[in-house]
Amino acid sequence: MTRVQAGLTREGIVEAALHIVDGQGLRRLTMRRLGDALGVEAMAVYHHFPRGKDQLLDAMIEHVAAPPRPPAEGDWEQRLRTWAQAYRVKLLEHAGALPLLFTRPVPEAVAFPSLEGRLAAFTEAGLDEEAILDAAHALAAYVLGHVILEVQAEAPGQPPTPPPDGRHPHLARLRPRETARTWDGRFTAGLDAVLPTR
Amino acid sequence: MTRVQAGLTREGIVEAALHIVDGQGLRRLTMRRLGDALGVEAMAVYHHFPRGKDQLLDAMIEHVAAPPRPPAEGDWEQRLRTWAQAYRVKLLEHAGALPLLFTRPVPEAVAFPSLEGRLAAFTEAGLDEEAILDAAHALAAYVLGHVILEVQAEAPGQPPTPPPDGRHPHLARLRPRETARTWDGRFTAGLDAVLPTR
DNA sequence: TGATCGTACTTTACTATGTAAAGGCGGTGG
DNA sequence: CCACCGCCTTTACATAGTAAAGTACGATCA
Repeated sequence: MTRVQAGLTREGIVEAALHIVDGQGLRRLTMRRLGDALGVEAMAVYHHFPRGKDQLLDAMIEHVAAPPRPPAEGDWEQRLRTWAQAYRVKLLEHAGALPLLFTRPVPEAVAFPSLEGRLAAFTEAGLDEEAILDAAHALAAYVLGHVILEVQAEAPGQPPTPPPDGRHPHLARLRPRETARTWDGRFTAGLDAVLPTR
Repeated sequence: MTRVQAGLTREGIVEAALHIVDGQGLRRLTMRRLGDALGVEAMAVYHHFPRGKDQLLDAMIEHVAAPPRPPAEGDWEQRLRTWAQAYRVKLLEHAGALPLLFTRPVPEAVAFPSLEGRLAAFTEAGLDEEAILDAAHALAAYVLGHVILEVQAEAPGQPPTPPPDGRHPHLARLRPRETARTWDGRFTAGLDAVLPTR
């Protein structure tokens, strides 16, 4: 039996793991399944992630939720809008892995380059120091929260709800418009509110 | 052996489960541990949640993430601020259960009374129909996203990061102010941005 | 060339977990 | 007194993470 070096790498393992999560959900990401996907025994992964599955999940969230850097071109508002849209898209690419966001923080070192760019943009907007920090926080929170709502809505398993009746007049009035609204439209409209007015 | 009726109820089971999650984390919520906490065998839970752990988790998120109803008193802005603060506090009470937010939506029927109240407030603010929906979405997203950030920051295990250096001048300048900012202060400041200007 | 050794994997084995299936026990209505 | 039902227990099994020890391959050095 010629034993071939499988040539595992941390990156390759993380990508295979994300592929499983995307296709079958976090629940079904197991060391054995991951090994199978890589053509290797489960325990082989421990050579690259000695702390086991926990460390693997750390690496996954770092890959999935690392905020991108804002573009260098454009005025501050355009750069922030582009950043927000890019981060939203990136997060949605691996929606199945996002529960990890509540479990483990993205390492600061990974977030810093992105944050620096956002702070620069808000500085250009002419805000004072406190306002810069608050605006950056509001924007990041909005993007993350939007993604929660979009993921929830896109997921299956929402039991059909009886249409809002007389006890919920506002809801009843607005419901058709609400179901017609795209997630993209909602996201952009929310950005208008969250970004400082010029 | 006198076998005593344990008198389990769905509510009691959910509360015991949340108690375990609060104290030991989602990972350590197991059917056996839950049984022990209730003075019962693991399988007893299945009588009340026939679909098993999955159904239990559904019930937990419904309990933890059901948005409160805005107060009836006060002007629209005050009601929305109070609502946002209350929801934030409620979510943080069971931060350990929040990863479930990405897995399962809060049933619409549970969210409707709260949403109705928020829509009423935004209507009072004088927005047109589309703007009402967008503002409600932005507010909800902001609260949820803020909670992600607050939970992440409050959790242990953030590896100590070298202070930002010359490559991150804005970060370096703003860092002291950032670490001094309270989460409450940040949250409130973000609300100012997200709520429509009168 | 052959001995030595570290790296990258495999084997084996153990404990924990979710849950199907079937069993038992006490109370209730006939 | 008996049959039934609601609530819980017992038993059993497939699957999970992972510790510990084993094995093969290539590089390094004598």
